[in-house]
Amino acid sequence: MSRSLKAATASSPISKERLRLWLKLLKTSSLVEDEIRRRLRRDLNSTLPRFDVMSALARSQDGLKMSEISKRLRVSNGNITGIVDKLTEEGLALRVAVPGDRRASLVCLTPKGRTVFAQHAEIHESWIDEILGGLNADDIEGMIRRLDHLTLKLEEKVSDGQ
Amino acid sequence: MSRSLKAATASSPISKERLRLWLKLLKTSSLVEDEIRRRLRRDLNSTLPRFDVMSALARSQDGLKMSEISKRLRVSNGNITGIVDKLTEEGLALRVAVPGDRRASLVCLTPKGRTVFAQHAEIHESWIDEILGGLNADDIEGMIRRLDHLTLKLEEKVSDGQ
DNA sequence: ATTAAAATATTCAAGCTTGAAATAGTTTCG
DNA sequence: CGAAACTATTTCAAGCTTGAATATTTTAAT
Repeated sequence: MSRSLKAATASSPISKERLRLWLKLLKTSSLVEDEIRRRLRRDLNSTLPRFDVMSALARSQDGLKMSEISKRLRVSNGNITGIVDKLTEEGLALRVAVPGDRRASLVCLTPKGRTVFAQHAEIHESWIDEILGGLNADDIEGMIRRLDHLTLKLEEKVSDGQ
Repeated sequence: MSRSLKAATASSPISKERLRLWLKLLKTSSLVEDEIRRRLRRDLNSTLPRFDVMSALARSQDGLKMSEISKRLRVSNGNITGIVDKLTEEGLALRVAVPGDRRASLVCLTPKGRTVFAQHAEIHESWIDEILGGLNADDIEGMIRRLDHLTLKLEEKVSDGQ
């Protein structure tokens, strides 16, 4: 209740079209995302956030600080704490002390964690391949170009480092 | 742990491209969605699921059964129960008994609910207009065409009534 | 050096989400 | 009729998510 709430001006035709685009974008994305979440749960006994954290860790050579993970995934710090706790309990990740800084720790995948993620990543890619299987190279290229354009515009608005 | 887990075959170049498309689609969508959630909370003291439920109710003349809401929004029944409970507590919605069927009830917006949603919807549209403001009519039309194409392919895969 | 400010991570309450199980009502059909 | 199947909804445990509050450590300013 703290902001200006500038009055919404009468909606123009282009405004309606932008809204229509957003609703379609959201629907499409949710359709895929929900299916991936379902499969992660049913087939791999995992979840999307866990997959995302492991994916970030797998890409890094020397581990990531908690805050680096949360920045990359654009989620809160407290969120990452819980997920890394779980991964650690299961022997998939661990926290390593940082020599110069007693506040922080580097989170790494264990060898087991790397093995498990490699399997999951391969299966995940095959799912996407199946789900988006109706699209040929031109479809894909066209979509990617549009999305890059949109994201560029977006990142000017929504401040987003990286 | 119940499914076949057919081995993921060696990933082809087009498979990698599909994955790249999916990651971009997810990122773009999340960027907008997160911003909308933030604004709903900060400026309107509300949430996206509440907005979605009210939106569905506002579009219906005579109210919707719980199961109709959950089918339209593609979320679980139990989920809708909680959200409608909250809306009801706040005097924005109410459950009306269905004459012929004592199991079901029709959920409707109260007059107050309609007023509040009308305001929120207008502000929501102005947000989208602002966030997607960098896109002109051609950009929008191009994206929408691509998304329609993708969604069509998708709905063949992911069973999705409606 | 002392203090203030910034950075790092955790804890917590509130809410969303799911799928499974439980309740209760309705329909089918033998 | 009465059992079985089906439908509508709610309850619940487990997990995700946020933002605020807290604790601890480090850095910067005087």
